[in-house]
Amino acid sequence: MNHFYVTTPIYYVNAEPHIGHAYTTIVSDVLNRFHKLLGYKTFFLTGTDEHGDKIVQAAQEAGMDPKTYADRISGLFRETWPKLNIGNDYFIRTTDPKHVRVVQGILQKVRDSGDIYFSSYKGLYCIGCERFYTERELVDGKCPDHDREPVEREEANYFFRMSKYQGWLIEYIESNPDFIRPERYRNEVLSFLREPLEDLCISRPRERLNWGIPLPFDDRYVTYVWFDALINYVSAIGYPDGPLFREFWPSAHHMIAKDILKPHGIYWPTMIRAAGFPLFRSLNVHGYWKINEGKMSKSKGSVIRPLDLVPIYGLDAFRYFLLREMVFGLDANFSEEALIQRINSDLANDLGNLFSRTLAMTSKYFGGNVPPFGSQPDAMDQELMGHAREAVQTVIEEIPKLGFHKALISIWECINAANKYIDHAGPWNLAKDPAMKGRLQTVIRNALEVNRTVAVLIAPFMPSTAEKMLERLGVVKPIDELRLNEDAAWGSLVEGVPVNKGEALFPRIEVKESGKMPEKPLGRKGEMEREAISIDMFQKIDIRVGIVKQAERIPKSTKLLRLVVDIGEERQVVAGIAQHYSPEDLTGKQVVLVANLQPAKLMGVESHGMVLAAHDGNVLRIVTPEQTVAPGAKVS
RNA sequence: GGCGGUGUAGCUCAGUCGGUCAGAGCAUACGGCUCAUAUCCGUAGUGUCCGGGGUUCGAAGCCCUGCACCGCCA
Repeated sequence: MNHFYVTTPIYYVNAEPHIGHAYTTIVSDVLNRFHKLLGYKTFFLTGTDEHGDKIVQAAQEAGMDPKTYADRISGLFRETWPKLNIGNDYFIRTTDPKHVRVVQGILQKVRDSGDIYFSSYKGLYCIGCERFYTERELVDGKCPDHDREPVEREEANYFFRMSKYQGWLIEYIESNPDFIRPERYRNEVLSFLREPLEDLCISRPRERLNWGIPLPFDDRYVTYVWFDALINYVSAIGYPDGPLFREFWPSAHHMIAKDILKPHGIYWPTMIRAAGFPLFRSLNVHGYWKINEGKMSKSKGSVIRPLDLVPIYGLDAFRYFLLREMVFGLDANFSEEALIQRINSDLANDLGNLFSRTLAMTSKYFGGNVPPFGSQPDAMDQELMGHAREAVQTVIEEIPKLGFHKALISIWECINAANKYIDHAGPWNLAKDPAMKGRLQTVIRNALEVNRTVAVLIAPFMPSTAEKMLERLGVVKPIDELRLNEDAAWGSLVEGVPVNKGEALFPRIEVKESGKMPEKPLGRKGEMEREAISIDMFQKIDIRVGIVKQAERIPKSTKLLRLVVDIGEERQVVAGIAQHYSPEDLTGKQVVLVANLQPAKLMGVESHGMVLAAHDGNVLRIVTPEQTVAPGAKVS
């Protein structure tokens, strides 16, 4: 049996999940589901990367210890994937004891073989970057990324003899064109390798960083985050001798975004080589999503995060958009307008309407049961089957080459052909002539068949739509058991089985004419324009009563207080009320809090909510319940 | 500073070895159908293929150069 192992990067827990994470993970999910459809035995891994300086810093700013902080953000990722219908088999964390043991095992092995050595050096170090800089790399004496002055630091550390493997790596990449793809990134790695490769510093002294995996041969040091993180791809599946490792590692495919090309294209292969096990099969690199803030999000007055659109427009529409719009490897644009455009034209008009009209006619002419083929296929029928075969073929060819958009284009060519077929065959005319009953049966049956083929083909991209379509077509197979060669084949529907039209698959999204939107004069003051909102919109705001547990001034800020509020759980909140309330006034007081506001950082302190207060000229008064209620009580 | 990429219809982009390659989808206009989510089908446009040179019988494609944007490296 063929195997397929796909990984996303393990996401660094210093930021919440965003569209970039979502894309990498969805693309991996599509590959995983596609290979299942081909009958492969698959394994799909994702997870979180939790060690390092930046996590310690982020945790401090949030007022937590690193583990608690990592638990929280890791939890956010873990909760996000089911919402995107991600079928990962495992979720690894670099704080898992099993992972820690594997990292230490590999370190020891590479140390024993002589590829890790101890050395001391002096340099300029930027805390933000967790790295040393040479003088010429600095801009005005400051770190180019963080705009702050690096500190001079002398350090003894352990180094991985990466340079030793440079020649080997160049040769491997050159003789394996599919190892790093698309080609532009392969070229990028090769061009980087034209310069001498330096050894990689793989340790950090404990006195400066304690949040990491201790070196097995020197516990004064912890492991550099990349050396730790990359190993997740094998620790998760039981390296060195677990059955999953033996079974799946030879078919490993890594999916990443272009920002982490170097660690994956250079560090990781050389680490594997030094540790003495075989390389993964391919490294697949995609581009960035550029967020275009169109009219819609601007007019609503707030920045819309793409993931917030998922519950509004539907998950499958979102998944379709991401895969249809981005050419794998290149950057792409994301906008709400473009998403709506795709939904209305591709999903509602083309696919949704095809499905709808097919089932409506099945119901109207055959009482809702799958008719038999009532006549020999003619040229028109043959042509339609040809389009379906073509789509199946293209999907099979393109998905392994990462041509997701091409696969979708070919499926949509088939959908368009099906709409044309129905128009040309004109079932509504055939139905008027009893002599044409056989032909009518064939036409409707063919229309049903093509819908089924399409449903199977879109299953990796839009699993729940595929499921819905198949169920309504009377196909009883669970989606994970579908097989392309059987279930996409023409004629596999069962005669006489009842079908069920159901609701529209993708309702059209009506957009207000942008010209009709009142132009808001920008930059004028004193506007009291207030848009009416629906009860639904109001109910999205989670307002809670809480009790202030702690309050303190934020250093160097005149307005801000840091509060810890108990709303059933403890929340750190930053409130701009220091000019009106002193910390002592507040502790023990009940306040009203918007609990589901996006977290924000104010003066370096993270705020998870907003305390409500009334302003009246120069007076500011916090809002409080008229009598004491339980912390966490909902306000509505 | 070095290396590389991109610049094609209003928008998003295809264009394999230089020879019907000036294209697709969306948007627009007109026509047809009525089973369907006012959907579908058909027809019609519009382009200094970033600017300027050059090679060639012939260039969007090759070479040189300029501009714009982007990436990697230093």
